[in-house]
Amino acid sequence: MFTLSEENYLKAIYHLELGNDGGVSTNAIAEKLATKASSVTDMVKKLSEKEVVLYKKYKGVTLTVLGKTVAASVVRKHRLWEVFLVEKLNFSWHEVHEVAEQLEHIKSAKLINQLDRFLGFPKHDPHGDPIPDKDGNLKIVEKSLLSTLSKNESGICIGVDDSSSEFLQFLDKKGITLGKKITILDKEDFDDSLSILIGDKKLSISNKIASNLYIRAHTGQ
Amino acid sequence: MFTLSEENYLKAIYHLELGNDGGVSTNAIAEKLATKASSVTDMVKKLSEKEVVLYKKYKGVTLTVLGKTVAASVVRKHRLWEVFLVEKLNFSWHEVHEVAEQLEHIKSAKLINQLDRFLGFPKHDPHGDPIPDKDGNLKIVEKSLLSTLSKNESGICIGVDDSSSEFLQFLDKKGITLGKKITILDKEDFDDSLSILIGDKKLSISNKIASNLYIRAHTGQ
DNA sequence: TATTATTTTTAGACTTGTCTAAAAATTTAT
DNA sequence: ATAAATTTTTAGACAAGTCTAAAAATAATA
Repeated sequence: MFTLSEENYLKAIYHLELGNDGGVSTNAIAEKLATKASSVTDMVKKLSEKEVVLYKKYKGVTLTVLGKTVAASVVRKHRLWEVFLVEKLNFSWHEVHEVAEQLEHIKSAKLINQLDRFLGFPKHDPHGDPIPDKDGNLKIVEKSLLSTLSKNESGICIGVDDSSSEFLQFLDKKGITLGKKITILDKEDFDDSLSILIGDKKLSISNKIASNLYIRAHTGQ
Repeated sequence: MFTLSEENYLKAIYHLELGNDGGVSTNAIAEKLATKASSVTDMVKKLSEKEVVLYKKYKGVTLTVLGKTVAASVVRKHRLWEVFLVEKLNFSWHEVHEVAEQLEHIKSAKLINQLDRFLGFPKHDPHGDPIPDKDGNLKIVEKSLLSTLSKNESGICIGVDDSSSEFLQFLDKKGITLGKKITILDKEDFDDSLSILIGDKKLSISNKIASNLYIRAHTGQ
């Protein structure tokens, strides 16, 4: 069994490994968890003894198969709870993270499996991130940033990169939600801002916004 | 804000105060929390500094108004989560306690208020215990033990005293659930066992069982 | 490659919550 | 009312997880 703190370290390493290929650095973990490098070293030693990470001094850490399973199960719980909060308890997508951070540590296999069933076995959380299955596998959808599309191309909004409260609330205000079709009407060379069609509305968005929105390619009109 | 451990102490004192009138003893708290008296003394000092209990050395503790509010809010969360587990996630009533012990410490006012709404503002948990309202008040229903009824009297099953897994599973097996009408058909002087009518079934139950079942008086035929 | 800068680890300390063993206070019983 | 039994508190220790400051290793740069 793992403590709350151990689970948080495993989750952090899990997320960092998805970005970086190869070992995860002490400093990267420290930054992600808002803690000090020395604390990370201590914890990493403990996790190494528990055989959930591989650790060589000064060489960073990688998750073992066991470690990956534990981390994925925490991520699975986090995302299922996020779905619950949004779908059943009327939370907005920017409000869910903090509460899910707590709920993800509740220990009960029955709880999480029944929750999954209760929610209709969702495949994505409210931010568009995939929910790992019971075995920790997650289906990766090829996604691209809205900013990489060209004029007249379109796609389905499937997620966000930056999931800060401010950004999510901004999207709410503009009516940009998951599943909506977005078409690039025009690109402005000057500042890379975009003129887009979403639903039946025309919007102008900055490149910063477009670089934080993930799109799944959408073929056909 | 209160730690998990502090909340557990407050909850224990809260429950003990309902039974005993007057101060709660160090040993009683230690027993309830399966810890040592010395640990209780330490924690009680801390709670006293936080002004959630009144404490005089060797004289036991009582909750302050603030302490009672905090404790009631934990109990409220515990019981609402129990309802959720039983009603929405198909848990049996003997399975909910352990998970609710974890869920009761999740911190989010919105979460608990929305959960309350989602469940239809339930007044009782699956064991028949009342759910405190937002302000910590709880409606006490006059209840009596089944064992105190006389021949030909009847009542509605509204709760259990002993809520151990074994007892609850036993009740499940016998078909004894909350809300059912129970009529005393006969009392056996020899061992105080009862012959009862529940629904359309006749059952024989021991005095031990009857002393753990709460009944609300039922007037009318 | 030698030197500087950065990253990582070690050493020692602190907090929270717990424990054991012994001392002090209270209660019970003779 | 005094002695014995019980309860409660104190004193000191420990584990988990964190921190600061300093030392060691690695990486970057001239």
